[in-house]
Parts: sequence; C-alpha cells; structure tokens
Amino acid sequence: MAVQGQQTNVPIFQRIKDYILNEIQLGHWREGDVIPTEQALSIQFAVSRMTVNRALRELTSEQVLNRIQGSGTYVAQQKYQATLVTVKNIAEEIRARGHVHRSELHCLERSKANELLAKQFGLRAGHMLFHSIIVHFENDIAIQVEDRWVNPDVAPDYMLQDFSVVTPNEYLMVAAPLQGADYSIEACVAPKEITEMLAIGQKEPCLVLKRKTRSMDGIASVATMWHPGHRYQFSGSFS
Amino acid sequence: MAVQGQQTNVPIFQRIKDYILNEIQLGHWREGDVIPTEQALSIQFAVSRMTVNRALRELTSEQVLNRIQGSGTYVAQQKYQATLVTVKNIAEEIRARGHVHRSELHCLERSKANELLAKQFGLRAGHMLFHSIIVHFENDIAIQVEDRWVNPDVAPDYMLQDFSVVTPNEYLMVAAPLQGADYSIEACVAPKEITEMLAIGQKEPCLVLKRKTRSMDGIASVATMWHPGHRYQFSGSFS
DNA sequence: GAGTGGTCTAGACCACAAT
DNA sequence: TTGTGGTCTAGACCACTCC
Repeated sequence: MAVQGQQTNVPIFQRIKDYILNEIQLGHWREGDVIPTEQALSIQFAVSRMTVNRALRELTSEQVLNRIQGSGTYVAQQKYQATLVTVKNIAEEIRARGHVHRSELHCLERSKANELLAKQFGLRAGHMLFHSIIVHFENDIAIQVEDRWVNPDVAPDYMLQDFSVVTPNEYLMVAAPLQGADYSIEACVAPKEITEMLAIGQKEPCLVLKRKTRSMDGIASVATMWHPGHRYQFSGSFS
Repeated sequence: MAVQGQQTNVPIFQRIKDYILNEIQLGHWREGDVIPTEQALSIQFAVSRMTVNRALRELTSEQVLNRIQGSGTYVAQQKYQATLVTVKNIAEEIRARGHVHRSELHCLERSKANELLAKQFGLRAGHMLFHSIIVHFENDIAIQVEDRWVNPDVAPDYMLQDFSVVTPNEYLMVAAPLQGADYSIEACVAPKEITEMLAIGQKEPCLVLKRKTRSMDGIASVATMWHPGHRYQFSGSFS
C-alpha cells in the first residue's frame, strides 16, 4: 500500500547499502565516523533489523565498514589500491593463450631440509622433503623454471606423479587444498643454472615469484618461480 | 536440550559452511554438482532456512558455490590461486615500516602526448598532459622512481600540488576517485636516467610496476614505477 | 504446478562495550 | 545497566526454473 517512490525492484538491503555508500562518497560520513545503529536505520527505512543487518554485514565483508560488537559501526579506512595477480596454473595459462605447453623435469628427489628450508616449513633441519625442478615451455620457448620443495607429510604421493602430464600445481591443488599463501615478487639476476635452463643471458633480469602455500596440515610447499624478464610479466586489472 | 556434540561456540551458519567446504574438499561434491537444497539442509541441521540461506549466500559471494533461482545450488569451478598485491601509497608504506619518507621532484611539466601516450589515454596525439617524475626515498635511500602522466581533464589542479607533502597517489585518490586500474609487473634493466636517480648500477635489474588508473571521466593517469631489484619487492599473503 | 532460491518480518536471546 | 552488534527462528510472499 505504502508507495515510497522507489525506482525499481531493488531489494531493500541493497538500497540501504547504496544509501550508506552514497553518504560516504558525499563525505557526510568520513573514515572512522560512527554511522547510525541497526535500530536507527531500521526505523529510518521502516524495515526489520535483519534487513539492515544484512546490508551492514555485507558492507563489512566488502571492507567498507568496521563493526565492533557492543560499540558501533564505523566507516573503514579508505581502501588501498590493490593489485590482483591471478597466478593460474602455468600450463592452463599458456593453453589459454592458444599456445603449446611442454615441460621438462630436471630434478625429482628426496632431500633433507637445510636450516633455511626447515624454518620455512616449520620443521626441524634434516627433515625429509621432496624437491622438483621443472622447466615450462611456451611454444618451445622456456618461460618458467619452477623450483619446488614439498612437505611429504602433506603430499606423500608427490614423487609418484608424472609431471609431464600434471603440473605440481595441479597435483597439489587436489592433494592438499590450499588454505592460503605468502608470496613475494622480485627482480633479480638468476644463478647460472637457472639462466641456462631458461636459455637467457647470465646478466639478464629475471622476474621471480616466491610462494609458500599453506594447507590444513601445515606448510605444503615452498616454490621459487623464475621467469625471463624480457618475455614474461604479471598483469591484470581490478575495479 | 538437544546436545549435538558441538565442539565450541561456532555459529550454526559457520558450521554449515564448514560442512559444505569439507564435502567439497573430500570430493563428495564435485565441480558442477548440485548440493542439497536450503530446505534439505535446514532439516538436516535442524535449523531455520534463514540460517542455511546465510551459509549458502556467503559461500556464493566467496565464489565457492553458484546459485540459480528456481534451479538449485551448484559447486563452482575451482578457484585459481590469486595473489593480492596491495600497492599502498608509497609514503604510507614507508612510514608503516617506521622509516622516514622523503621525495625529490625531478620534473613537473605540461607536455604534449606522443602517439603511444595518446593511445593509452584514449586521446588524440598532441593533447596536453601533465607529467611528473618523482624519486621516493626510504631513510635517504632511493627506492622508487615514479614517472607519471596525468590527464588534465580529470585532475586539472595537478600542477598546483606540493609533491613534497602529498604524493601524486594521495592527490589523485582524492581528486579523481579511481574506478579501476590495469597494471603489469615486470623485471627489466632501466634506462640510464632511471638508474642514476635510483643510484644503482646500469645493469642492475629493476622491478617495474606500470599502472593505468581509470576514473569516472576516463583514464586519469598512467604511471611507471621503477624499483631497485635488490632492495625492493612486492609481497603479501592471501587465504 | 511443484520445487527452488531471493527476500523480508517481528520478534528473541546472547556477548560485548561503554558508562 | 544500557546500548550495541551477532545470531537465530518460524513463518511469509515472490520470481524463477523445470517438468
């Protein structure tokens, strides 16, 4: 019965979200400000508290708001620019470009962890680890050297895989579903063995991605991926 | 009354989420499979449909599930590993490390767009652009050369800023709220002028971030940020 | 038409923060 | 103690898909 001049069929919780985003955009509500309580908004919009709750909860998960139980709802810090690098499985990435992927297995061994590795895995030095070195080719041009150490406790069958068919990445995603990862991206000159595998000059810059993946049962894998700087880059976009 | 052997104080909607994630992880439910309906789950867990709805809705926004009204709820495609690089304002980033930020303005000018730049901005060649080159120091060590071109139509007051106080990034975030960006990260050897500003060897690898930011009114800015490879990296984590 | 998800209500009890 | 957010219920009506 009550006609409220609402434009279309936008759900109420969405209208409340839009209203809040608008107030922030207009500068009426600034970073750190308290915004009206659930009850106040439910009265203002003449809706139930659950509906307001959903709007506020979603804006919180979208990092627009912070909520503190017992205290109130606050405008969050302005978001930093974030760059989302989607690190796909390299084989799939290459195929997606319509190119041919091929890999060479240069090393597959059991080896004892040195102190540095043990520390990264959270294990004691001397603990057994799996180690593989694989070179990935795109149309027969070397594009990545993947130097990977794997925790046998997490992926006991790692050594049994045929890495010409399945990439370590693909296998680990199935064997030890990842819960998260730490990574870094840097530019440096690669050691001689790496430059040889990539067939690049010894002084040529490499783009290096180091990644440590966490699964349920601990650190699953520590990998260093070397790419020739002049023929590889990470790219993408966000909005 | 009903004791259900629940471990702790985990909310019901969270337990349902965990249950679903577990079924997927165990392989009981595979990509594309239909999972039980809201009603079925609400009976299975002896909770109200709203609680199940919240669990499913959140998993959908987390890209674990797809929902189709009138049809059902499906297991989504397995996610790619995604690396979230948070590119903060460099001044803030340095201060967050407890270090001192300082910048040197090496160039601030109006200049006509060459063909390449014009194309990036979506303007015609010869269009006027603002251009700045700033070197950022962390504890008096050069850490970034920021070579930036700005669209005057979007940020007309760019030339009036005092870039020893406000970074271009800070100013642009306010003047032209960004809607998105395209970026790439690569490793290469910098031109002589850059290596001099960074005070590094001429053959030393640089980590280069190129970023094009979009605002409401078009391309706001095109920037190339050069970092010495041996003393700078992008890093972070995700889960 | 039966079944599914999408949304909403008007209460309720709780944990926590501020006072 | 009061006010806040966190969660949950047992219904309801709707839009959409599928048969």
